[in-house]
Amino acid sequence: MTDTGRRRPGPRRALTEDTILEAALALLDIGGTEAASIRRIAAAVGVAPNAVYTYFPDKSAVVAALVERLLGEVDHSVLTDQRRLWSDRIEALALDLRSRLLTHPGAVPLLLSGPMDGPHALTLGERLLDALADGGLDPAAAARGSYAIITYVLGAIALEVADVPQPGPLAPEQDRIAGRRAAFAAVPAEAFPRTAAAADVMAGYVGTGQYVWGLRRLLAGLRAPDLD
Amino acid sequence: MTDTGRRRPGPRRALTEDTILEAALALLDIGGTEAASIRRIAAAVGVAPNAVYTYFPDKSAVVAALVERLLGEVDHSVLTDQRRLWSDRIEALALDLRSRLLTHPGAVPLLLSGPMDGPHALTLGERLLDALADGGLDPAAAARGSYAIITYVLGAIALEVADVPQPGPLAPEQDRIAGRRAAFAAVPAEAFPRTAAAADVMAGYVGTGQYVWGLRRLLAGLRAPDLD
DNA sequence: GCCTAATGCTGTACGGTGTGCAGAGACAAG
DNA sequence: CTTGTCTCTGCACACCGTACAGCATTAGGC
Repeated sequence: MTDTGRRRPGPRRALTEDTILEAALALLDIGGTEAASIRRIAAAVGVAPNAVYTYFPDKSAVVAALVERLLGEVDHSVLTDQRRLWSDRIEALALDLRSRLLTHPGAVPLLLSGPMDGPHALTLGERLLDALADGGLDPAAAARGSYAIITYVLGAIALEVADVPQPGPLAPEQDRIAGRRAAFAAVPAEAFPRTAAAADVMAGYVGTGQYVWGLRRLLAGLRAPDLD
Repeated sequence: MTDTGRRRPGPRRALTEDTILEAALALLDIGGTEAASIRRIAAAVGVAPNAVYTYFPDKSAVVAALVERLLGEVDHSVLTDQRRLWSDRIEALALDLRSRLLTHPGAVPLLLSGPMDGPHALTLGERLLDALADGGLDPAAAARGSYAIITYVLGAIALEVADVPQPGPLAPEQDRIAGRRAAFAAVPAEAFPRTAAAADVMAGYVGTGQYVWGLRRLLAGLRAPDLD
């Protein structure tokens, strides 16, 4: 037990780590990665820029804490809900994670900017192993499978976010898909016949349908008898 | 035909777009994303910072051109090599792409910072559709499958690069895995029993083995009879 | 109560970033 | 040669992360 009751000398802190992270996330949502500068965060919470360094050693620590915070918001309890099929649980978590991250598109590049080795990431991984063990996979296959799932999920979300160049909240899925469909109309059918023919499907790459389609295929592959 | 023989008035250009991109890539390799600044690139090729704006409208255009250039280096001819099984072709391309990108780890975040809709990206996608069509997938399934593959491949590469915090060339695979194994030793087995038990496998997440394992599982899922 | 030591925050400063603007020089077309 | 266009430079601006010194606040020991 750390004696949290016993305060150290010095003036009271005007802020909390959480206050700073909330301000950072808000700026991130509005203006994307580059809007979440230390100076802007400090201004948002009403302190001088360098006051932030009282709470975090440097900017990368702020980013890491923010990532951890976001991963902590994910409800991983679905992964161990024994009433549901293991693959359904994984699908539910994947959908939850996607919708959460897509409401903070500016934070997605930050997720992929560091190791994601915090406690929340660790528990999420552990729960994923639980679900895959329930699926009958041996420990090694469960581990490899869990990383394949994480890879797919984060890759899909990252690509989806990257498809929208300007910062700020993501447009509704249908609008984004419609925009892509319009862009695909410019693809020359002579040079790219298959692409031109599949343009409608490809416009939908950044949608929920494609997301779960690919995930289910991957899960089907994990279920397959060993091909190692 | 643009009359390239007929020069426009004004002094000869001291550089080429390619010269700039090469310098940018070299800086990226040494110092990561933040080392590839316009000012450093300009200094590397021996001009004033704003001379770069003669060749590219802004920094994002430099990045986009660099990404296109990297994608163009990938040898996509393997994807249409009729002597090989379609899934082997895809695996070969995936390995080629990974090894190329891992030699330029600093460029990987740039790949995921924009839409990847250039001509080289388009041809790569078209050739991927070719291979999947050879696998007997109907056009829609081939399209969805191709994006699932791209998602997995880029996700894996991005996570692999993100696992190494400091910039510069990537350490050999075994070294990185060994470092992760050492880090996993600190995971408390009481709180994370499955993680602790599978630590060795999880240390190998950032290796070729895991990469192809997951890819093969995904391909197996794509081969599976329709579960739509 | 005072004194001391520790702490939080501010002001200022430094070196870096992308990039806009004005001007100087080089070159082709007439 | 003149004219018009293009390339590159110098300078400037606003912004970035963050280091340093100093001031004000507070808890604990007396």
